[in-house]
Amino acid sequence: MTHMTKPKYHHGDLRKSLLAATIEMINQHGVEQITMRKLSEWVGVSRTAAYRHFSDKSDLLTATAIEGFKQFSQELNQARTDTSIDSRTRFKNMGQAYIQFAIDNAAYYRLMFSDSAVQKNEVLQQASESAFYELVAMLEILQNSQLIICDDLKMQASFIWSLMHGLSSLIIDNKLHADIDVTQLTLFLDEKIEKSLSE
Amino acid sequence: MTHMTKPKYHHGDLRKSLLAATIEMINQHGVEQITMRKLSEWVGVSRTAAYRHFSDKSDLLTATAIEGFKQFSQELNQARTDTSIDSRTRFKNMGQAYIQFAIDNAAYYRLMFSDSAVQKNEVLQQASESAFYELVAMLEILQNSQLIICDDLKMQASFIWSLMHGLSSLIIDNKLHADIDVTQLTLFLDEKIEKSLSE
DNA sequence: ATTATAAGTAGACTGTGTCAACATTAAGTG
DNA sequence: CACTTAATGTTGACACAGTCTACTTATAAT
Repeated sequence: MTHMTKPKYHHGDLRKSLLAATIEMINQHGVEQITMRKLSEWVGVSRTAAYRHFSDKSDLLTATAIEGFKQFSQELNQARTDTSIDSRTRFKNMGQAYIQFAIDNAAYYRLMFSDSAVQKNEVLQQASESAFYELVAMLEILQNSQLIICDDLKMQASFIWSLMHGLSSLIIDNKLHADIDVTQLTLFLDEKIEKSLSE
Repeated sequence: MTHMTKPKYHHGDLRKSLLAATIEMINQHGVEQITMRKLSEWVGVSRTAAYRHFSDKSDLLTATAIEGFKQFSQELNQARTDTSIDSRTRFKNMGQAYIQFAIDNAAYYRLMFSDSAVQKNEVLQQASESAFYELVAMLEILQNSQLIICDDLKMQASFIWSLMHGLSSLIIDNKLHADIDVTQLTLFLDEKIEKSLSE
């Protein structure tokens, strides 16, 4: 007789599975296609099982957004801390990583930066700020190596953050002018940032 | 006997009323609170009446977004074409008008720039681009007065557009670092733009 | 005046979030 | 280890939403 893992009453780690399924489904079909029932079915559990782990749908989405910021921070961190590369290049790579993450995870990225789909949440706030701090940390490195000079790092970081978030959002939401070549624009913005840092 | 306008079977201009109600409700409670049924009730009409004017909910939201870009363009245009003011100041005022619109109409602004709540639509694309062209036109004015020099206006405009959209989005979605003072940041960005134009 | 068409209504169906009551299992305690 | 308890999962039920169909009423066109 073949060995069949009989369906267990308890799932094992339903919370984690639900988060994974949400990310999968969100990137595949967008956040508005997500339903608690489809999610449960996907994971192989009854329609209300999720409510043992999340108080409601928006709680689940909030947790997903937090998870998103963790992954996002990690990508940025990876680009920032690859010491085999000089720091100026790492900085550029961070920009590249930012855009790439947004493009590869458009719906996910939207959820992370949305305010309406998600609950006010201290942890989310922190997760978002820790992504931001990756940028601040990078600027600190550049400043310590005297590659840039600026008196207010957070301000400078907010400038770059705004620019990156704006660009990414316009790209994934298809709001750039049709004539604009994205690659070219990215290079153009790189220059702008470069210049804004060198004085 | 008091003059009472008896409820007419035909509404008059239901399409326009529905759009107005949508804008009202969206700004009051956010786009996810919008339902066809509440909207109909608000306007005083039966629950399926809207379907004589919009093929479905997403069609209504698309039309609302288009209306939003019209209003938005108009605000920008107004700032741009007030000839009692020198052009450099008008340029700054446009920036101010941009942010202000986003803040005053947060949910509306989100809908306009969202891609998922809305249908692929040529008219929407045009409406969005005509807002963008307000900025391009402003840059043209500055260039013609030799107040700025740049070889690719659309590129330059896309830079500013990204920055403004990023900033606005971060503000209304509450994703700026807590320490950051918005007014101060706005001024900081103004300087950055200024500098990026003067060479 | 008659007819065709646009605009609005009511009923019904499917899908959805989520509560309450119940079932099963794992964890903790003597 | 037996027993209790808390954690986890299930089913049924309800209210609300989008929207199709068939029907009604008013307006426009001939």
